[in-house]
Amino acid sequence: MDNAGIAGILGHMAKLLEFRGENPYKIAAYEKASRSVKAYEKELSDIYRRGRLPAVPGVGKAIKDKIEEMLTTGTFEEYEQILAEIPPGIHEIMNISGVGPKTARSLHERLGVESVEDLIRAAEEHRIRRLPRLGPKQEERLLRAAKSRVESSDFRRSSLTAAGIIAQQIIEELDNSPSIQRIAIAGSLRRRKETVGNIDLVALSEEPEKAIDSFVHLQKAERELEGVDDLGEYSHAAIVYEGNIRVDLYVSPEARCGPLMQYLTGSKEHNIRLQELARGRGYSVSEHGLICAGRIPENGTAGGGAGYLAKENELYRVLGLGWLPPEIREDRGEIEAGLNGRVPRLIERKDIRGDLHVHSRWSDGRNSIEELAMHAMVLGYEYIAITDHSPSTGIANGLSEERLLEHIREIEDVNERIDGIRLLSGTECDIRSDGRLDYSSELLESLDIVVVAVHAGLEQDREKMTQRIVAALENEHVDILAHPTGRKFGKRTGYEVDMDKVMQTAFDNEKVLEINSSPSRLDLNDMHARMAKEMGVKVAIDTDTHSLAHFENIRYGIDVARRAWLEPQDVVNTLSLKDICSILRV
DNA sequence: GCCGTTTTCGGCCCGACTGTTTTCAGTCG
Repeated sequence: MDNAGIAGILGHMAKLLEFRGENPYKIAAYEKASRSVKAYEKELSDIYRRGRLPAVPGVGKAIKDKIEEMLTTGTFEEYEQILAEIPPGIHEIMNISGVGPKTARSLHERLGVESVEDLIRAAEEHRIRRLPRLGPKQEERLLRAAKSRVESSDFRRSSLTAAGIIAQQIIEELDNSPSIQRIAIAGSLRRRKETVGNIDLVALSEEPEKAIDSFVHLQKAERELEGVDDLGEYSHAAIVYEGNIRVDLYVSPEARCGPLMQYLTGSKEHNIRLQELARGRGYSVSEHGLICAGRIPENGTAGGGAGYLAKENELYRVLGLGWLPPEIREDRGEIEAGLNGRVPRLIERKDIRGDLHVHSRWSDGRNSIEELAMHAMVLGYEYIAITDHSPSTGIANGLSEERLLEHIREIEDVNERIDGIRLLSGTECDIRSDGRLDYSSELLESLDIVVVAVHAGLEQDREKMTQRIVAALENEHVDILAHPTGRKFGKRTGYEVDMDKVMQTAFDNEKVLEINSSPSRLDLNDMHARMAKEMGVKVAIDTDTHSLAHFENIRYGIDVARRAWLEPQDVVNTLSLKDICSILRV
């Protein structure tokens, strides 16, 4: 169990204690311990394996014992007891944005609400507005939040990150199977969609039965799904894998894997357009390949029968489309672009030259500025911006004006000591509820880069929120708007905001919008990022790093950018140090 | 439950924002 896992349980414990109305200082102690473990620079499990747990601030005798218990058993007794006492639906209710432990408790005690469905009923019957401190406005808000919660849980989709990790596990295990020559990811995971409903895999094998057998007996396969639709002569099986995710495996002989990969990669909309195009040219295209009245298409490679193409790219080439990267196969104009030879040269990891949103230990990051610099240098970056929090984000140890000045001095100091990378002094400055910023203009001017973001007051109405963000973007010192919609997976859909207006303001004032690469955010999303490109607004792909490992999240931001058709010139952190300094005027 | 140059008990404790209030409780990052 890693620090994040321990911190997660401690934090949940605090919530449960609060629900039960325990001593507030005890609750605060668990919260503090949770934050402290999360921010601790070394993995506690590593240290514990070698001996004793170190002294962690805010962790005393009692919680230390519980951490040891967690490291041994994965949980602790008191937590399990309290979990068992509280109805399971309560946890979900507390996850609804705007409902904390106190509200959940009041709903439970006074109205008998034990599930999200109960909550919806209570709201519809106007019983919630009669509770203390909850009026009609809150009731309406809770109803909306609860309903969106139910809708999103109908199709329990996995995050791209989780699905990617599982797919990798399965591939590694199946690679050892002698009956399988190669195995590849298809479906929405290959298109790098932000959530996926299932994982589609294609295995290359001349012994399909054996391949399927290895698949359904994977170590973490929970059960095989019966009665799944088959796909012509391709062998196919579906399983439920650990973590309740469906995985499909299709087996193909080498000669036909191209069309199968193409078909299974989709999207469905893309395939429909592709079929239309093929029909217009006298072909038909399906999972069996490109067929022209039973004969092999021109330039095609003959496979196991009439008209089979072994390779996916040949299929696209024969149709006159060139190569279409999987990320853009959504029927959002890629067919036309292919026909006109205007397929974008999508951004790649190697194009990224720096990261403009990084937190250090000065606020809520885990590492020192120097550690961040050294690590970024190893990644081959030319620059990173150190953007710690401003005072409004007090819980994240936001920097007072005095501390920000010291912060700037330390950055200068590290810049002088270390060659090979340039640190930009910055801030992730809060946009207050009225649109004013957390620091004075003089102070903002003394920074190399100003990233602004909304962290509190997320429930403002659309007009107010839009005005708030617009005001910030009109500030001459601001450079980048971070996580522009504020969404968090599994938590909230993002605040109400007029994106058209935000983007227009960004364009008019030459401001940059962020694609936040954190797997829990991915904000801007692909549609918004595409909209930015079309409106001529530049984008920064940043990681919002809070510990060294987070730098790697850049790949998820790049996935979003590629799905949005972004090319290197659309993204500011592909610029060289010299050019980025020139647009930042530093 | 944590902590201690006031050290084994008694104080501790983020600040902004909102909706509900008429001075504040609850939520959030």
